[in-house]
Amino acid sequence: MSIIRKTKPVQLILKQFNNKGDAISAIELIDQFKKNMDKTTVYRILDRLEDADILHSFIDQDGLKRYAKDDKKINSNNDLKHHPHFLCEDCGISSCLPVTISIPNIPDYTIKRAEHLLTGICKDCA
Amino acid sequence: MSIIRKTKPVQLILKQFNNKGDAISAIELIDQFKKNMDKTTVYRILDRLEDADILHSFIDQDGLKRYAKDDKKINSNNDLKHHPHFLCEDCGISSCLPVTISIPNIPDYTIKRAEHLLTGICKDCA
DNA sequence: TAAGTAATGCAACCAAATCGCAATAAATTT
DNA sequence: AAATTTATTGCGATTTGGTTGCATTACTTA
Repeated sequence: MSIIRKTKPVQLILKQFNNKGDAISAIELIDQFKKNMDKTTVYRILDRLEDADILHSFIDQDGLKRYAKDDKKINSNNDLKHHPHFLCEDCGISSCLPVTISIPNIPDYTIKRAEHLLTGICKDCA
Repeated sequence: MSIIRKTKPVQLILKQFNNKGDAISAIELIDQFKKNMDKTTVYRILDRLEDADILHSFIDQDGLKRYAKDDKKINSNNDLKHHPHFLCEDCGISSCLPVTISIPNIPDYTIKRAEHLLTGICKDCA
């Protein structure tokens, strides 16, 4: 694994994830930073940050990959408990919910990863 | 809601879903039936079958929409219990798992839909 | 079997994402 | 601090999954 260089584009994107705790898609970042960097750069930075476990990603209801800061504390116990991602139908905001979901044990299947995507209305839009 | 006509393309696709209980993506069907029908036809048939609640869909780890026969019995109780979809890393097969997952109640959020995607190794590949 | 309308095929189009490659800029070494 | 190494960037071209408009075809039902 290679070191991630602290280039200007990388810093800009990292700052973005520190500011808002929500999950951000590549296109949102591309749009936001169209003055500052190329779209390929955005994609590649996100890839690297995910590789380095600084971000984690999930696929939202539209099939778009969304990234968020990896808080780490969630995957700590090796038990199959995971936190769901939430996507508001109304305002489109998405976030990591601070609850855990347990998966029943399923015979004959080895579960390595789990993604839970909840869709509905967030508190601000209710 | 309009009636779905039993055209040859529709029958071919329906047979496919009856044969394998797995979740199939549009590209798989397009490839399989490239001699028999146009890709737009595949997309439109899938749309219609989903509208008619004959199929249901979810987005897989690659952002691809996958369709499966709607067994109906699962969503019956209006309670927030859902069944997860499983995707095998090895053979790529995907299926609906016959277990239910409960979602803890989350204050201030109205959950309308939930998608659970489990990734791992299926029994045949173990 | 004729009329009405749903469904198909085709070509053009679109958006998200990827690739190759030359140019640039961090980090390291001397 | 300059030189070297190597990660990173920008740009253009390309790929891929999916959509749209429209003329044509083929179910259905009366």
